[in-house]
Amino acid sequence: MPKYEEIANIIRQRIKQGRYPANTLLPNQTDLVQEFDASRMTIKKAITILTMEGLVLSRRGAGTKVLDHSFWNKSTAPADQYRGMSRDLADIGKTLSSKIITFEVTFPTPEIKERLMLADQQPVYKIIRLRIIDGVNSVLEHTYMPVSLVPGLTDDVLAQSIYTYLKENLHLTFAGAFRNIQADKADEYDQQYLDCAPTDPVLEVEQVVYLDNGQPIEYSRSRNRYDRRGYTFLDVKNT
Amino acid sequence: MPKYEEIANIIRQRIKQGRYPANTLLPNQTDLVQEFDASRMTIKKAITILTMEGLVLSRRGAGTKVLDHSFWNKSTAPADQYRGMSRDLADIGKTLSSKIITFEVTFPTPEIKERLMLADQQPVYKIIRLRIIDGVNSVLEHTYMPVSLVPGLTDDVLAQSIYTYLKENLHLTFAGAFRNIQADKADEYDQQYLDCAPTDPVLEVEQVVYLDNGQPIEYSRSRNRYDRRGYTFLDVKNT
DNA sequence: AAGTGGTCTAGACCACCGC
DNA sequence: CGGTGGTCTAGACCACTTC
Repeated sequence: MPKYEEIANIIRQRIKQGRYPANTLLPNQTDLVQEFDASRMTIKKAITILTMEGLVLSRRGAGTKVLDHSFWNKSTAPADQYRGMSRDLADIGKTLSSKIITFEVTFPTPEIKERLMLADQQPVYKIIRLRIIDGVNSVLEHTYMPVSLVPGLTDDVLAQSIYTYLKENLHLTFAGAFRNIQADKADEYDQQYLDCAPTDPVLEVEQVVYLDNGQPIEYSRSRNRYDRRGYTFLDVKNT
Repeated sequence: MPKYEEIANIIRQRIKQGRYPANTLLPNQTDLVQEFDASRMTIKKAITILTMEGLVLSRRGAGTKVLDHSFWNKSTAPADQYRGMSRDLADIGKTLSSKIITFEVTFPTPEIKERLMLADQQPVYKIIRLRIIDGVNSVLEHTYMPVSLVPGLTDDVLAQSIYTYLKENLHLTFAGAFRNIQADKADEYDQQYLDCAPTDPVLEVEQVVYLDNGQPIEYSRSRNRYDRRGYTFLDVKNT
């Protein structure tokens, strides 16, 4: 782990423990340079990480202020494809279980082939999972993954966390994801599995997840019961 | 403008012009160091910007690849509170007009007071605007802003772009925004102004926008007709 | 083994905020 | 005005991919 990440972790911990209280200033960067025996560029990089997380805010000439983020900390956990839904939910004390509706190998439609950047004739997994949060049917996930990239996928893996398997067993790392969020009417599938009325809205999160070599590994549509899941995130400017 | 931003702009332009075609490698960093007469740290910072925009992908040992992002370029423009909706839409050739439904000064509810981090007795603007995209009623915006931070707000400003006014007339700069997205049923207000049926879903984007000193300047709920607007963005890992 | 990007340094200059 | 963070450099070492 790079030095700037370690430093960021230490400072983050101090903020959460209250050693650096909200609405006070962090020690200035030259002091941090001394404490951590690092160059100022490295300290700056650590602070940039915390800035991106919404924990602090730096202003030229005025220091780096610890922000009070308690108000949005209470609400929904931010969705994060790199950790998997189960860990996100565990953070806020909720439990997740899964029910496999469909698990098969098929050939992709032209649309899915394009999104996964596949050559002809490459098979994909088609997976439909019902995600049950605290005992309530909440999300219906339609997922497509190239078979060639994900060997050895089994029911057991699907019942737990796919992403844990990708990371820990296949040692894959991710570059990022492209997402589109929209509202939709509940279709018959949603009504059947999410226990919702024909007039209930659904929040659909469509995403393509990329490996660190640029190859898409997943195309999915997650249909969320409107009263069970929202999508929460921070959009920080610049660096 | 910092040097690394200028370099990023030049490289971005070359990518868009096809001088660095998709799926080829960028010149390596030491070559770029020579061309732009900069240090490697500066070149790296420029490339990081492009990485965050999803234009390129760097891998240790393998170079920096130009990505083919044409497939999501065609879809909805990513929402960006810093430019304002009018410019986002102009990018993809759509027109925006606004109709003011409500414009008044009032005292905030406890919830809004908390989100805007206001002391007691501070008045806020309450603004409701209907946003009309290509002639179709598409978004109903409920916006609250502290009066003290936004002097001189008028009907004329509201009819155009609030954010242009904040930036160019009041010279305010922004730190970022916190957002929550969810689906909801159309309420009577939505039905009246968005011309939608009682059974139509609505996509609600709730946001708090912060100034660069950490003070919230806007709390808003944007209710989007489900068939008119989605929310699209890139989530890139790390630096 | 050669070439690539990732990290890190020690020091410098500057823009900005607040007293 | 002093103190702060933002930028930039020249060079170094290392981890990784590719051949």
